[in-house]
Amino acid sequence: MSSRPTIKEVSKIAGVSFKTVSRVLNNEKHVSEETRRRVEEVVARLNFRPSHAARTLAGRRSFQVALLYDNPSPYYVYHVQTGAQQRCSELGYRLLLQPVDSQSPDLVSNVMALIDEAHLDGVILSPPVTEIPALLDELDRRGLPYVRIAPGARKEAGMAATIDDVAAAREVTEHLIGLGHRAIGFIRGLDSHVSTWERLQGYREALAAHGIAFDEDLVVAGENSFTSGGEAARKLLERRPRPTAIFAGNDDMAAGVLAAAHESDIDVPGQLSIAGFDDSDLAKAVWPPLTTMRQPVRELAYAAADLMLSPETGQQVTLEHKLMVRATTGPAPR
Amino acid sequence: MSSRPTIKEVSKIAGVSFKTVSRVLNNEKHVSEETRRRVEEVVARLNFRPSHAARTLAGRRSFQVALLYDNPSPYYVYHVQTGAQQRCSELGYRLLLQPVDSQSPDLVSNVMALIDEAHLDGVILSPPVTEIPALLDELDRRGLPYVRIAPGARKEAGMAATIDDVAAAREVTEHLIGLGHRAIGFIRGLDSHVSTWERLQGYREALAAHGIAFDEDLVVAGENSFTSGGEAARKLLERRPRPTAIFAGNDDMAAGVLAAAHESDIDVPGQLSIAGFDDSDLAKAVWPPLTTMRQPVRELAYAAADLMLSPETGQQVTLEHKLMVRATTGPAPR
DNA sequence: GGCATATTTGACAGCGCTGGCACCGCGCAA
DNA sequence: TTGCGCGGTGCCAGCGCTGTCAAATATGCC
Repeated sequence: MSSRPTIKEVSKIAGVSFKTVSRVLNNEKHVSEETRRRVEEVVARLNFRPSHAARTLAGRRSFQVALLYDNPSPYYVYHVQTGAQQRCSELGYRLLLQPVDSQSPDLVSNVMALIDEAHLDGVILSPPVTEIPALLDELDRRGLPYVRIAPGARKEAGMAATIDDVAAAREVTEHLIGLGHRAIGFIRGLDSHVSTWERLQGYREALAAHGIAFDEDLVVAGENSFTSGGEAARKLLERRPRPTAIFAGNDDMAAGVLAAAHESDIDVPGQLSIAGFDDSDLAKAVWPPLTTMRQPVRELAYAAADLMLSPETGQQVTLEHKLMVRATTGPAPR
Repeated sequence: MSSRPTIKEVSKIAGVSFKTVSRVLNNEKHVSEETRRRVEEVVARLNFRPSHAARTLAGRRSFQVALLYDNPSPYYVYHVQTGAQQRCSELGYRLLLQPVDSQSPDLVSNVMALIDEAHLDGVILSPPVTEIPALLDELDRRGLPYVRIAPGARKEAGMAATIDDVAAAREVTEHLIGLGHRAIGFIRGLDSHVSTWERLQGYREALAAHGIAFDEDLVVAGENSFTSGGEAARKLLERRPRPTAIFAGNDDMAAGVLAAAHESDIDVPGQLSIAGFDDSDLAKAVWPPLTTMRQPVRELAYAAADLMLSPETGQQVTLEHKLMVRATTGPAPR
């Protein structure tokens, strides 16, 4: 058993008190350069790793934060995780990845249990966990720091990293308008996601700005899934005159639209242009590759972690979106 | 501040020693039913949550295990996480989700650091972290329990949850042969994944079993990505006579093949059949929906966690794969 | 040189639990 | 009756660190 040298052994070998070793490990000041070097050398040689549990128990901070998510999209979850984890580990924090059930009545108490058990220093909320007032209130009440990624409600309050969904959706729509499309279908996402309504608003603003009347019949509800995208598309494609373009609220639904078009032998983009939203991995894996709005999920999560953990950074950050024009959009027919 | 009732307050209110409360929390025997009930009632009322850090520090177990992964596929990672996390939380363990860099020379020491810092009770390895001899050796040396998900090397040793990759690939190939295909291209995955070679072997066995000569020119290397699948497909489609079917080592590459076929106006499955492997989310999002071999990733991870944490379960488990016949495979042309 | 102030170090308590052991009281065999 | 086993309980040490405070030493300034 080579295992677990303790801080006391280190201090004995280095010839200092174990409190001094603790100072070195925590990068505190008031340690002479020489002592620091000596201790670090011993630490490295013995391969000493301080017990996280002991630090947590003894100190006031645990260096642990949790990322809460409840999102069915592997793509989204993966990138949120990656971004947050990177910033946390850069700053010496451990990130607990916690899937939760945002519909559950026990959500708040489950999260509080986690906070207590793990002595969390803060939490990162990703949509749709960002939209649960009871949770936000309880977090505020306990004074626990938290950041939200792309929050819909209470935007102004607290720390958050966002994109401008309205502007992004406006740009997508304007791209379509610029290609000559006038009858543009829109497939909404889940009602419970605030972004759904913001994207719809962006779509309407673009129409209005270009003098195109808003037609309620061209807006269909979807559920953010591939299947629901296909169903919504079939409804839209029955309309006469048929829309020449469809803007879906996310890429999964856009892929569904694309499949529906293939099924009906409608040429994309010759007879129908399709645009998505997210720029998920899917966008490049379908054929033709999907025109979509890139949402920097990884970077949002990175920025969120940064906001919460490095005090200098401000309270809010808005990141840039970017239209990825690929091959599913083209000039409107005739 | 309502926060953090401690075990002492609970014991005071319940009128027992705090050691007895600890016994109740840990479900130890030698506590009378009545006492247990009383304590549980107080625990619930105060909303008491034992400090994980303190338990870890005082006891010999931390009730923490880690899942190590280094896989570029969001789909795979998501499902591995979900399966492992579910079983862990059912059994009262916390699961740390740890991305690692399996190429890094520091991998072993990084993992050992994690083990020491977090006092891990065990680790779950997913491919390709399963294939690093130095890591397995060090784990063995320290006597730390670990399970592997779909290991390639040293299959017999230790705990593992697997599928039979050879048989699965054989079945895919036989499906194609059954449809009349004789010239079947095969796109290999990454050289470093053992499953790559097992799938190739299954492909060869099926050919042999049906008296079809193995043609080396029909096997092309890919890199498990969409792009590499497209490139490999273009090579295969140059061959004369052109293969009438392509079996790709995973779904991403199969999607690449499909895109390449669309690009060249090759009808799928009329002129070319395509099969993948994994049944990832992608398989249903492309058009036409992909015929593929379903690999129960979630269930594998669930079983792996179970093997490690519930002692009754054995050492090894093999789960069933299942061919998902969808729309990219059809009868061989003429 | 003397005194105030800053830097560097150590002693010690205690974070909230678990493990080990002693203890109490009871029933049952001897 | 004594003795023993055993279910039920409490006492205490101590896990490996951090926070606090005080002591020792160095530095600056008139």
